[in-house]
Amino acid sequence: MDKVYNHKNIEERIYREWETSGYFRPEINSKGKPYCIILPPTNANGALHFGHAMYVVEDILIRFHRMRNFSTLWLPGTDHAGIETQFVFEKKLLEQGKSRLDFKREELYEMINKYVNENRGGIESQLRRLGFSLDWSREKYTLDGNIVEIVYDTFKKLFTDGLVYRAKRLVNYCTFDGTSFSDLEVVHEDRTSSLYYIKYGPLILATTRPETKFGDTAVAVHPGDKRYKKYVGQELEIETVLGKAKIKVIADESVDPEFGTGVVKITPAHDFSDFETGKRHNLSMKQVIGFDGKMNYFAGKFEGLSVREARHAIVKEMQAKGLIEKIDENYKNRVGLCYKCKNVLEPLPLEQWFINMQLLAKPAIEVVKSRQIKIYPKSFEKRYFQFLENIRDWNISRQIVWGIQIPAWKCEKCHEWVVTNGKIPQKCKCGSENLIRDQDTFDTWFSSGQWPYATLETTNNLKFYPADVMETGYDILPWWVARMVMLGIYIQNKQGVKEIENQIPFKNVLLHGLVNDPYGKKMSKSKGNVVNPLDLVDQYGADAVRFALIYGNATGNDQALSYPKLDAARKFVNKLWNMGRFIEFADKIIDEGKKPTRESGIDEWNNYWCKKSQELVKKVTNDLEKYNFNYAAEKLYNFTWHEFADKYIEDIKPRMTPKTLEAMKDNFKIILKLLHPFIPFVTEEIYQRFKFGKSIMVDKWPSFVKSI
RNA sequence: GGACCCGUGGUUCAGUGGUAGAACGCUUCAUUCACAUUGAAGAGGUCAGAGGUUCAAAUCCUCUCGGGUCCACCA
Repeated sequence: MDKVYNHKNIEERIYREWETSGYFRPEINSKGKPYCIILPPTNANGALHFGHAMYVVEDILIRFHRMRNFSTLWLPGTDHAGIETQFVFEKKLLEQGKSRLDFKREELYEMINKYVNENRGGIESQLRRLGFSLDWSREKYTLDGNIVEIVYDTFKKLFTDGLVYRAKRLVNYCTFDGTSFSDLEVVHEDRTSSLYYIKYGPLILATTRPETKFGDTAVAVHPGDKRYKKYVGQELEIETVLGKAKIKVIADESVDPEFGTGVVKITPAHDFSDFETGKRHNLSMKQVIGFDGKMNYFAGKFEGLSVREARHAIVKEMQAKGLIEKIDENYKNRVGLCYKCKNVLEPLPLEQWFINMQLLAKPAIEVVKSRQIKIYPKSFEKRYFQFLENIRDWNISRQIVWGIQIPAWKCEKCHEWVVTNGKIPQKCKCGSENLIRDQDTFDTWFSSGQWPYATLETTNNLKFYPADVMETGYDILPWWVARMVMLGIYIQNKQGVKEIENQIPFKNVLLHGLVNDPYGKKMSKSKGNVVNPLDLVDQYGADAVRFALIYGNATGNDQALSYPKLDAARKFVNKLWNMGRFIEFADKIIDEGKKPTRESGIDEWNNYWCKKSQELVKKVTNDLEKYNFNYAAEKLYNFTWHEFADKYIEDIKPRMTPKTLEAMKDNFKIILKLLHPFIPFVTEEIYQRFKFGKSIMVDKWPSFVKSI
């Protein structure tokens, strides 16, 4: 054995051996009880980051259960990541001086498809370098034909059940990316804006958006506001930049008499709360901003100006006409931004597909309340409930091409929608054959929200449903986890599965924290502080990186990337390696027939150490069963180094006999097995060198009832 | 507006009502030894602050201060 453990010579070879031996497949323990974790699908076009490295938690659980004879499946997959990927691709197009509008839908799709396929596979090999024992033979992709079929089918069922509906509603629309977003995808930011006090005939009202005034279909006051009582129900004639206009005054509870002047303009086509007010009062919608972000013909001479240009122009002209009372330039408000391009989102009225979430959310809340799904750490349950109890309908249409096109056709004759499970319909119910397919695609989360069922069904592994653990970053609890629970229960219910414990997609949710930079700041490309975990694997070895991420970090807590900790982990791996070297060396001492210098009390001493190992097995097993990975890692670290190496090995030197050495080898084997889920490579390498067995990863977990 | 997390030696963080812990750093010593990626010893903490519950609180409760996050969003 080399004096220093060199991961570079070892890790790649061992991983290849594992993979070619079929050890990652559940067939390795085919008679065992099923145990399953589904890897959160990785972005097909993405690169490895620390979010992926944290999946080491899953590998620990998987290896632990595999060694305990479970028929263990860890299923990998990739996600087409609709908006993310199209956004990246369009940036590339832009560099070439082109835009998505230069291509037909099919052309653009094919180009992105080609681009993604060229980049696919990268992340898979990176996950291999971390030692993840994923069953690659079952890998799935969200755009696999049979996955898409399931997604279509779910949509059709939701439509048939009346849970999916088409409605013209205000959506968060990015006029730069040309698509709408769900509420979750909106990033809110505090801004300082101008609040304009505008004259509307005899009234003065405050607004941040004077350019939408052409879309006003009423002004509103609070019903109890005495100042304006006499105007309610009247139609005012007002002076505007486009000449005289008439506008109705309504009373609505939603108006805050304390805000501004207590009068508010109602623009149902461009403001979420005005949209609601408009519905209550049957106001008409007048859209004055187009999907290109420019003013349309309702804006008269301002037509063609962008929102920002129009605001300046209109304010200037209103000031000239004396229509502005005053401007508060230090008004603090929050604006919704596109999470991709950070431009201000425009609320625009658009026909979209929505899922009615109320009915889906109810059982999803119940299963967590009744602890049929357990969330760790438990504090995240509150966030889960908060999200589901206040859930709004989910806009699942995206105006992009990269993704699963919605299987809905509109009849040009009767204007009804025909929804199929993917097949092109021959004709509408009314008999017309003039059907045009919706151009939109599904929100990526609609397909990934069906991932546990879809992957297990299409690989003929439904016996693993529900999965045992869903482990992911806490940041996507509402985006992904909650939606998987809702859709999972719905789908299984439709499949005729009666018991709720068999409908849920997984039994336990484990959430890990974020890995920040060494100063505790979030890693981001724009800050330039992103560290690639693979560079650390090169430098420290996969085992050390894995151990450093687990040791000293409580489940669900964020951690700062720590180089001292990585160093410590590497030293630990090296220490273990040298303990192996000592035992190899000890064999020679025995062979040379040297006599021990201390013989009294040797049996008691020997039994003491065997008992110590047994205690450790019990504790580590218990910690792993409770998902207390950091406790287990700390106990293993302390025992291995400060008990086994510092005391046991020092104490055996004068007591070296064939019997004590055999016992030490047994105890060392136990330590290796307990450490294997955490640091799989070095433990496997030592295990094989000592010919303890064919492979540690499929050998049995030590039992703690074994008598010495 | 609603909620969650964090605050513990110089630093990064564990801590499960019962004597304040680890790693790194620091100080001193050792070193023909499996390992200098080593060993032994040591210094260093009013556990953010205040109050409460308890025989006993870093831990449970309330409030305050500081840092961070999520959700909802009003002209």
